[in-house]
Formats: sequence, C-alpha cells, structure tokens
Amino acid sequence: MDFNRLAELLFPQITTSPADIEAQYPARQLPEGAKVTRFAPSPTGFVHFGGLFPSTVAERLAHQSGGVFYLRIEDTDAKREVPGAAEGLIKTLARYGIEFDEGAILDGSGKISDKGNYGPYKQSLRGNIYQTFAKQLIREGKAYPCFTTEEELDALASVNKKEEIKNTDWQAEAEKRRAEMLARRSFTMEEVEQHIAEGHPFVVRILADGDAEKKLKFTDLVKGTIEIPENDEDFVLLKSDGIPTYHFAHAVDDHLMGTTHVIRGEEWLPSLPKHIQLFRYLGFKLPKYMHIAQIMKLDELGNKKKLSKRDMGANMDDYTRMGYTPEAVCEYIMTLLNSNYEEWHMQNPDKSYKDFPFNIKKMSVSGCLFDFNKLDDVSKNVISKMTAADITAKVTDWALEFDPEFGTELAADREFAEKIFAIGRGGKKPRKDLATLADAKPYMGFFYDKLFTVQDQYPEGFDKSDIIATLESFKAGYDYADDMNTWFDKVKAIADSLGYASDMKAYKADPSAFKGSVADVSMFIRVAITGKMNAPDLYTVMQILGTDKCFKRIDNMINSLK
RNA sequence: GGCCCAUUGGUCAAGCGGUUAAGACGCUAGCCUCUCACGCUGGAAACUCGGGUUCGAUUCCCGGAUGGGUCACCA
Repeated sequence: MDFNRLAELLFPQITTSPADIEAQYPARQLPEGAKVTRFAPSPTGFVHFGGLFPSTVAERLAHQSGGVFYLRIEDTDAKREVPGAAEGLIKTLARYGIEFDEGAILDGSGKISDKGNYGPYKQSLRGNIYQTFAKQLIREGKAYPCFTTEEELDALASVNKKEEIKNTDWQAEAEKRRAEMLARRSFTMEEVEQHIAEGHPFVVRILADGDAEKKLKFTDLVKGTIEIPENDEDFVLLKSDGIPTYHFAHAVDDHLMGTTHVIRGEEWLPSLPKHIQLFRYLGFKLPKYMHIAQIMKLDELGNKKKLSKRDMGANMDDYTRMGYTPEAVCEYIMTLLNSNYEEWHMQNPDKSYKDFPFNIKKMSVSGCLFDFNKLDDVSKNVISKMTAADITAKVTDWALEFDPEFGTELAADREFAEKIFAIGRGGKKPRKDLATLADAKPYMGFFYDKLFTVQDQYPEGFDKSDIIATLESFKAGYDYADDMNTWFDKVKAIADSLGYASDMKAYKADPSAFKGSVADVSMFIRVAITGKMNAPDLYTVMQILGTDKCFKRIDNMINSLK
C-alpha cells in the first residue's frame, strides 16, 4: 500500500505540513517551573461545580508558578452545542475568580474572541490543523480511513442505548467490534478509491499497535504510579465531518499550545492509554497529567454518585440564588482540594485563598461527598469577616434580584441597614448569624415595619398580667439616652418588682423561689419588639429602631394581650 | 462483565512499621450570658475483611468484599 497516495486521495485539499504548523507555535518563553494549564470545556451547558473544581486547580497551578492559564473551547460536537453556553461559561468562571491569560475570552462587547498567540482557541476553527496531522499519520501508516458508517456499527454492536448497557455482553461486543475494525484495516487501495469515488464518507482511525495484555506504567501527579493496559482499539481520530474527536484534539492542541499540565477529572483515566499512544505516534512530548477525584453526592439508596448536572448544588447559579458568595464557594473548594488549607487559613485569617501555597501532593486521590454543612460553616466565617458596608451592599444586591420586597426596604435606607448589619460585627469574635445572604431576612427583617410580624408566642406558664405589667413599666421607664447598664438596671428593677429574680446566679441556685428571672422579663420585651424569642442584644436593637417604633410595637403587644 | 481507581468516626481528613490514631464540620453535655449568635471546656464517634512479611501492622505485599469510574464518529 502506498500510504502517500492514500493520504493524497483522502486529503487532497490539505497542502500544509506538520512542520508548517509547528512553526506557527513556537515554544513558550517562560521562567523555569512555570506551568501552562488550561480549562477546556465543551459549550454544552452551564459550568457546574464539578467543572469549577478542576479549573480552580488549573488556574492556581498556572498563576502560582508564573505560568499561563488559557481557555480552549472544545466545540467538536455540533449536535450537543448550546448557543451562548460558552459566553455563560466564561462569565460564571469570572465570578469565581477564574481569569484567563489567553484563549477564547470575552472582548469588550461580550463576544468571544481570541487573545494570545497560540490560537485559534475554538476547536471548530482548527479543522485544517487536525487534518494536517491526520494526513501525516496516514502517510506514515499509523492511521487509516474507515468507511463503516455509524449505523452499520450500531447494528453490529446491537446496543448503544443507556438502558441496555447493564445487560450488555461486553466481551462479545468488543470482539465483534474489533473483528470489524480489523477487516476494515485491510482495505486495498482500489477499494478505497472506489469508496471515495462514490462519495462515501469516512472516519480516520488510528492503527493501534498496543496489546491489551501488556501493561504500561504511568505516573499521574495525583494518583501516583498506575498500571494500565496498552491501547489496542482503533479509535476514531477524525469524524466523518473532518472534525476531530476529543482524543485527537487533545493531543494536537495541548502539544501546539504548550500545555505542561493536563488537569482533568479522573473519568479520563481509562482513556489515557489512547492519549499516550497518540502522543507517541505524533512524536509529541507527553505533558504531565493530573487526574483529580470527582465530587460525589449521595443518591436515594445512600450510594455515592458523581455529582451530575441536575443535582442541587451542581449549577453554580444555585449558589447565587441561595445566597452563597463566590468567596465562600471558592474557600470551600480549597478545603476540599488541599487538606491543609483550613490550617493555613486559621494562621493567615486575613489573606486571600489565592495566597495559599497550593500543593499537588496534598490533593486527595478519592472522591469526596459534597457537604452543605461544611459550606455553611465556611460561608459563615467569610460573611462574619465582611465589613458592615460590604455585607449591606451584598445583601441588598442579592435581595433586589431574588427577594425584591426585602431588597427595596434595604435599598431605601442604606445607612439604617448598615447599622443593623454592624451589630456584633468587626470585633475579634464576630457574630456568625448568616450562612448565606438569604439568611439576612429571617435574621433582621423585623427591623422593618413592613416585614415585622410576631413570630414567636409567649411560652406557657407565665401570667399574662406579668407580661403586661412588664411592658407597661418598661415603656414608662425607657429613656433612649440611657447607656446599656442603666437600661438593663431598669429591666432588673422590673424583674424584682414582679417577683422575678434579677440576679441569674440567685435564680439558678433556687429557681423555685422566683416566678422566673430577668431573662424571662427580657424575653417579654424582646418578643414585643422583635417578634422573636431570639434576637441580637435588645438594647442595641432598640437604639437602632428608635423609641417611636419600639413603643408602637409594645403598645400593639399590650393591646393584643388584653 | 473486562479494565482502571479507591477504602481511617455521619462528612472532609492527618498519619507514611511502634501514636493515648491529629484537626475541621455536624451531633452532644456544660460554662459564659438578658435570649440568640459568638467564645471557652468536655463527650460520643473511625483504621472494610482474610491471609502473609515483620519482634510489631492503620501503615508494606497478595486476595476477597464494597464503592466509584469507564468501555461512542460525547466530551
């Protein structure tokens, strides 16, 4: 077989050589140890948590090492492509601090355009490049055309549908398929010529030289040394539309674009032998690989499953809607990614997670369960450290979008809102009431007359007359100008006058000697003013609320009790 | 089913031949306290199972079990 002739027959339109293309992609001039990484999504939907996870690793590794982080759009499957998905992807990533140095990024007008010298960064624009290398492989007898159509293959394989996959006799399946491929390998030139002349479409398959019985040792930066069988499958390089498969595009692009570290989910591990073979066939240097563990969730049966796009917490917009800030999500990701992150963060409470020395060796090899409890904890800490102005702005913006009634109230008087958010904020041990921005409303909504309702009832066991007496004498004695101690002394005096202990220690020593304690008396007032049994320090609340509002609420409560 | 990967409390995880097996989240008891939220001090809770190797295995090796991933002209 004259492979040169075969190559010309198949790709007459390709006149460039691999060397021509290589010349356009000179080696990057970067400092020693600088890593070049990329995020290479297919524009089929939104970025989900499982995608943000490895891209965070890639971004950190590149920027931490003074390298390059770029975005490549893997739009090689027109059937699955979703219009606008790529733009959405980029915007979402940006919200989570993932910024690209080069690649297919957004220009000023919100359209995707290339930045950098190693493009084009959209695979659909690189057909000529892939075909050049495919032609070369054919010329070298390392790849061949296959005219068996998808339909024929399906018929042969009998199953391709998800439901049937469990019952598949995989061995028979593989053997049939392999037999077919083997038969197609030995097409004569005449047969090929005839097929081409008749206009039959073809795919280009690799001529696999591996032996699945033989193992190949490979070192993954996360997984360590693994043993995998050599590839003996004639997988597709170029689909019949001339567009490459993932495998081929990966080899060609990551080589040309100078990727030093390929970071991807561990679901790619089984196809690694294909990639190793391809790089060897093409004469490319193999990049370093990091196959990172997947994020899991628990299914109905209590089994771990890969977090899928439909799951709660998969779509990053879920977090926005629930009121988790990007900072919190990023920090949570860091805790999952590097086991020593939390320790570092405790020692460097004021530093950004981007200052954390991310360490590949500290990465977990096994998948972890997504844990909302943990996210809440991380988020509470993040929110508790914000300034009052900052949290006010964030909650207001959030509420304006997701809870307009609340948002409008907040926005109407920002200074008032900021005073509320300032309660217990800023000290060494700040309050941690909010896990999400959405928690703000139940926490402090009572400050607003429009949102105020009496949520909690007075517990059983207290004389209504005591409550009324408390409210009336409290109101009579209240002076806005009082300092906190004076204010509380007055509350204590009321407690004493009604037979409630003003001294908590005395009360605890002998509860039966009193009707209750000053804690109860405070509660009488608190419920009237805040509508709740639990609220931040009542004195401060009243200072913010002002005498008029407080008195009105007390009066309302007295009336409702009578 | 073949192949690959994994397996320390409920979750995330330190550990890398000899430890009272860290820590964080969650749960919980108590303290502090006008309630809450913090904070502090405690508590319950773990090495998947067999075989080896070794004076000694959570740690090393082999096998089983379990879980996950993957087996397309999808990425």
